[in-house]
Amino acid sequence: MYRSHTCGELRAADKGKEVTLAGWVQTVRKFGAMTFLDMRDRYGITQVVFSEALNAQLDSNPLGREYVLQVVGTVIERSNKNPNLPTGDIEITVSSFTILNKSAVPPFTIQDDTDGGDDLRMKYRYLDLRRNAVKRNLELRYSVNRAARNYLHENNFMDIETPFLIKSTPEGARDFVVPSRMNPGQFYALPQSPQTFKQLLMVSGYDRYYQVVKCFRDEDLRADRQPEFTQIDCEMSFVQQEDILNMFEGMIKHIFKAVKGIDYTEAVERMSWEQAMWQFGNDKPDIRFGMKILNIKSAFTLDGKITATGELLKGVDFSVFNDAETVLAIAVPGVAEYTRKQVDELTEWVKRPQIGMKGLVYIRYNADGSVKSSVDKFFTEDQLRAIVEAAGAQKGDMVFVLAGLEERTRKATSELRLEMGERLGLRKKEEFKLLWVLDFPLFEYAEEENRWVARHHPFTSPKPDHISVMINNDPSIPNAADYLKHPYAQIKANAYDMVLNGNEIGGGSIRIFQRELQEKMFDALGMTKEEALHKFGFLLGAFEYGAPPHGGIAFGFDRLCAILGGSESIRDFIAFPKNNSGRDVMLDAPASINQKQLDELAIALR
RNA sequence: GGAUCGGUAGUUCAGUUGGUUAGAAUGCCGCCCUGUCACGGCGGAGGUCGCGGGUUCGAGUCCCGUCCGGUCCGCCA
Repeated sequence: MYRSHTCGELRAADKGKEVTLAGWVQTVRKFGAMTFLDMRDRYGITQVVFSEALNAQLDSNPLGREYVLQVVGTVIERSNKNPNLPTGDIEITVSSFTILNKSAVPPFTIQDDTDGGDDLRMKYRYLDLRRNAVKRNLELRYSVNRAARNYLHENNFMDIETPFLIKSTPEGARDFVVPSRMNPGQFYALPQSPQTFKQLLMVSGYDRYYQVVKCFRDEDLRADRQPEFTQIDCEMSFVQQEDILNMFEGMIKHIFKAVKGIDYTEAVERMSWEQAMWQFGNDKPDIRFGMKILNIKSAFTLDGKITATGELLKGVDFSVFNDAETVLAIAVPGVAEYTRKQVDELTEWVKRPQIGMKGLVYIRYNADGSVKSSVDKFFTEDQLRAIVEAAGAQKGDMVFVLAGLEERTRKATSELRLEMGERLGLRKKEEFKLLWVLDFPLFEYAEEENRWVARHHPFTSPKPDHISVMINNDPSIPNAADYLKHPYAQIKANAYDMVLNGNEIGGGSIRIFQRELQEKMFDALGMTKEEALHKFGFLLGAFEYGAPPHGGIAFGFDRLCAILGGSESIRDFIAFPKNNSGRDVMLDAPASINQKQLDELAIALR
């Protein structure tokens, strides 16, 4: 027996017990003739005390940090208790000890506030994982996983595994590919999601499926994006959008309760995609705070209508606004007193290449009700006041105005809004606000290829009212400049995203389940009949044998964990993550393979 | 593919206008210490300033290139 108890469980009530503990040496504090030592394992830290009698043995067997140690001793109540430690009321007086294994001096300290940088911690991830901070994240991940599985199980969902070696069907993200030795010159692809398999499972009658499953995408990384990541992938039959929204609103609330103890009782807010773009400039708005965007002048359409009339610019002769495709404003609360320096700094901020604005117009709505702006030359005070009021500003607020090309300006305004929300402390980590974004466009126009691409994926169904628009219109785009006027641009999808604090945590759709409509979809995406059959013949075939109406959703598990854990980076919640360039710095992967392997795979390198 | 920040002791960082022997903290090693728990005290070791080239009397510092890492845009749901 290596241990009778863990290093986290002994309390004052265990006083007098003979115990055996095993764990790692956290710190050694030699204090004259006696030595205190903190022993650590997954469950906690317990102090053990070596009395003078053991000094000779300690001298011949010196203990260092991270040594693996076994001690036998008696639990006693401490004379000096440590209130910072759950086991702080007791300690173990050691009668004998065994060094189970030595340790080299670790390259960084195994503590909550480690001195190790990210790179080093990743290289020695197995040491990093010993740290409490990382351990807590993995524990949180496991509890989210458990909560999701429990909920889904209670609701009759069945976990079914789907294959990882599948066929590449380039559409959307790049595939990771795996060469096949037995089929020279041919490649499997790793799934970007189990999409088609879960749909086939619906055809097979497994009407509630789920999987906590790895997905793979060969695209560039970010703090919240890894090449392999985990989804909670779900699909249901005989459902409409409302059924899915209710079921998974339930799941996320269950997770909140189980993981964070939060009773999220109110209904999750809902917003159309157009409204999100219109008011927040973003399809995943953070609704923990206001600062809604005022469209002073815009080519953006809301439900097919241009709603910003440009009324606020009537009679204004300011070329920056007059020549701009879009003029957008936000009222930032309580910053009318910003100094010139602060405003200049913000101006530089929006001029950064990543934001790409030419400048920033400000209008101060001073506490005394007066209005002062950087464009006083071009506006009367009444004109400015009209803008300020339309933007919803109160006295003491400052209105910022951005102008330029539609897409860039909307994006920049959204970024500025988020940045100001951040600076003003309106994005609190422990406040959670969910949102359903609905009614996405079914198609997006791909400029480079002059064709439609599926905004979500090609299995998403149009809104029932829009099916006829899709079937009765030719997808070809004769005039690229006017693509917005094409009937396809107005088709809305039966698709939905769940947004948490400005992050997309899940997305899904009601699927197409009839062969004819699915074929029309492939046609709309510019696929020939032959291509469609070659890539997705199995699915089209399946739809001929009684495919039920179905739909589903997939949650980004890593990202959800990161947000619940209050972190920006999903790497902290993955045991063995990849770095920024998709490398595993611990394994030093990817790596070359030898010539024999290449030959077997019939691959020649350039 | 692009932008941007960084790379100095085992580690995290400082290093002024280009100027003598490159510092601090922590970790490590040694000695002292019977109630510590961020123990304390004294002493010590530890550096190819990422790499290559250039400017200069002189480069950690300036310039060019390159490699590595972080963040972002493009890309990606």
